[in-house]
Amino acid sequence: MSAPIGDGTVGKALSVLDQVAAFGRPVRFVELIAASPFPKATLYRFVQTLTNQGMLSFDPDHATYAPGVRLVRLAHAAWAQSSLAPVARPYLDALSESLGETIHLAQLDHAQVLYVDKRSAARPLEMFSDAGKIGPAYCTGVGKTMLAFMENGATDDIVEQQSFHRFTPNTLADAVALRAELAEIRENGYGFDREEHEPGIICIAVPILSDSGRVLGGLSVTSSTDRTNLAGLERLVPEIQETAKQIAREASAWRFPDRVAST
Amino acid sequence: MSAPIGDGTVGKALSVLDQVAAFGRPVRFVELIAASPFPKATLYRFVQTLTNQGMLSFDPDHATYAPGVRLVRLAHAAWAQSSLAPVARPYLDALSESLGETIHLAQLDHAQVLYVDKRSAARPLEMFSDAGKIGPAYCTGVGKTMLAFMENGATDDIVEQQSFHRFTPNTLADAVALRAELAEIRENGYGFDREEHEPGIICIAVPILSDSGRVLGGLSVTSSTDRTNLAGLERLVPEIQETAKQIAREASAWRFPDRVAST
DNA sequence: GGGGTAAGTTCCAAATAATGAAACTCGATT
DNA sequence: AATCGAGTTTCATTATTTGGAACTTACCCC
Repeated sequence: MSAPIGDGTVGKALSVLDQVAAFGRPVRFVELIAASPFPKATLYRFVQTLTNQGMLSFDPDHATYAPGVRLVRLAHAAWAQSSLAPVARPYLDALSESLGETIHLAQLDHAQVLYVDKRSAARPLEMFSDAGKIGPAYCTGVGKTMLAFMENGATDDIVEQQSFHRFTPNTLADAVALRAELAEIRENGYGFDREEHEPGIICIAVPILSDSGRVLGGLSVTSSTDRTNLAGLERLVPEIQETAKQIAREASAWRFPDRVAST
Repeated sequence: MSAPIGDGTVGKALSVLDQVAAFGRPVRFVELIAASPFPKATLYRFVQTLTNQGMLSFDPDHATYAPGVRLVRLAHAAWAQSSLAPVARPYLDALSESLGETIHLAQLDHAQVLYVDKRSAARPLEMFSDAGKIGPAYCTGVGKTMLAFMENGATDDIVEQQSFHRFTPNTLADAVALRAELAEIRENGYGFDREEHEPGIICIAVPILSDSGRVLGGLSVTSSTDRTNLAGLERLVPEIQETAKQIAREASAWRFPDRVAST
């Protein structure tokens, strides 16, 4: 689903973890077997190991497996010490207040967009139910924009992996259309979502780039065709880009605390 | 640290993941070596594999490793499909509103308390910076209360693993004191934190128990000695226990969606 | 209550992958 | 130019994983 299985035993075990997560509900051993490339005994041992390790949790009342609590602890660490998300927090608050629109902060998880933080104009923010969500890279503003600014080889690999499901009439249909769009985004410095994922929903996104030009993540402002249009969003570009630049500066500055003084 | 290493290659790799998370900041390869039981080449391959898999992320600018974004995605799944956290949400909201105090929802992650949700009376709630936090089991209200209601064997295992650091004069000093306290909690049906973790901070906690008597988690109300005292908290017991019971009922009801109709 | 079916678990020889000492590369310092 | 230390690769040895098949429940239907 995400990482190519491989990487020996560890990779295989982690693919099982993904599989369980993908079900979206507690799942029985038989169901896993049915959808797994591994023979029964092998899968059984993986599930045992992962459960032992707290990466899966087993509910003895229903005889089902679900992703385990240890993941929540690890994700807390991941979120807290990624250079991007904690640093971006106050900037998202400010931008959200200033614009009154929904803000997303995203990173790439293999070929998918992963939202790591969000400010919703309307509703109060929701915990894990928001952060951790994933979306397709080829038809979201942040996804396309992050792709556009990656090194060429990396972009190509990811473009290959997209599956191009047509969500709306505006969804880009294939790799050719996507590549053209990426070229345009690279030129402009920002990208749109022109109701490509959901009718009526539009968005504008800018990349967050490190000093060395690496893509750290993406920042987007989402709105609806009821409230504004693409030109309206485009007017926000300077402010959004400025915020992205500030986040990038602070995230890059993150020098890792003092290496022990050299001998 | 958390899961006993063992469980073959997968367990070892996951212990490396824990190690990186434990640093609390991006970490260099040498630093990991220094604190790792594995020889250089072995650790190197683990780190490679985990990075490939997105469980670790490598920052080429600083040559450091940190827990990876894939964890955030998996944790989202873990949180969303655990029977406890999503079901408890509205109840926590209601309890928080009714009491005007800080509420914690916790589960056990091996021998530690893991907070999976929180309602803060004062500040607006914070994303991953709150959920995913861990604390010691032997000197928090939820920790002791969950321990008190586990099967005896399981309780003993966990009691053995506590390290009994003395945070305050009231911190329970050893396994004997803890066992006595657990017996009392089991009798009462609820447990206190009598400034055992932090001076001035008190709390009352009840277990969330499944139909079959299994500990699903713990629910606590935290306050300070400025605002109330143990007797004051004790008066809240009926309301808290009622909430715990409702959460338990709904979480247990979670029958996993229709197995395919039998032949 | 008996017989059947399917889920879940254990076994073990063959196949495969992990191991780690040592040698090597590459950059940065002196 | 020489040195040092971080990071990376190699390869014969060793230990683990593998998976077909047999086994043991648990449940359902008649």
